[in-house]
Amino acid sequence: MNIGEAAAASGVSPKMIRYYEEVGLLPSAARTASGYRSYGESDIHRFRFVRRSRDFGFSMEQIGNLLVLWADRARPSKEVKEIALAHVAGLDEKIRHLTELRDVLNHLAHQCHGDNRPECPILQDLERPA
Amino acid sequence: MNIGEAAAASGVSPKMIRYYEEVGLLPSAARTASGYRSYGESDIHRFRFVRRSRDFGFSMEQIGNLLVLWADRARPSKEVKEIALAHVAGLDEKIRHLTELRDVLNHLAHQCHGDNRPECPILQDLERPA
DNA sequence: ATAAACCCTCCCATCATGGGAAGGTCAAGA
DNA sequence: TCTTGACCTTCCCATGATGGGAGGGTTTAT
Repeated sequence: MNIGEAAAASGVSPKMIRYYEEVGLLPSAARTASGYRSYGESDIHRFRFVRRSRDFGFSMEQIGNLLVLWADRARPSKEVKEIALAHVAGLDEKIRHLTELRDVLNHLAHQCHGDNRPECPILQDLERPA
Repeated sequence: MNIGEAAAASGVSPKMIRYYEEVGLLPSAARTASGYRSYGESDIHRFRFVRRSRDFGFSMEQIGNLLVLWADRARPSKEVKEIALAHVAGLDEKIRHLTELRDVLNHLAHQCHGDNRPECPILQDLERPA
């Protein structure tokens, strides 16, 4: 299978497949005589795994670790769970931070008349020292 | 005031002050005879405005627009409010997305035994086609 | 045989930030 | 006055994940 077909079948773009190979997240692809990368079903499977992991927001480093566990039939599920829960904690932190920003900004915005007058509590807040 | 002092006073690093100047977010700084950038109180004030806007997560483009309004004593607060609410909407969207990811992943993680056995619903989910 | 649609590698751009090199300037102390 | 260290300047490079595109080779279908 060509890289284009593999991309269509897995949802990972050719550009990204090459990139993942280059940085060592994926093994070097087999090549045809003319130098084209050639993939099989198990490669597609792996690409899909990476794609879905990215969709979940895992970093490439975490995905690397997940791929190793995925390939290891004797993996302890404990290790997978650890990675997942670490990512959940990271997401929690981001959500908490963004929510705080949103709430403060939303509060300020609702205090602003939003008409043609220049007075604006949003600008007043922004010029405050941090 | 030197760039280092201005940085310390405003919370914006020298690197970022130069960068903001380079990309046009901030006006070109006055220079001493020997070429050092020289700043006054109003510059510090402006840097703080940018710093706090960044802390709120505004993009540089949004900050550019905010700076124009900030400098305009006749601005309609309506325009400021619009920018702020657009950013709030963006934050809402991000929060919604991250929360969904977190919830799905958290659910999967809690279904995983997390012991020495290899069975793992997290890995099972990750290998699913998107 | 030719044209379209692939593929290859290599370089550049993003966005906001930091690191660091090579070289000039300023201030404080001996 | 000289030296030293802490500044400053510009320029280049790196991040993380992704896309765009150029220049050139290959495959496939008409």
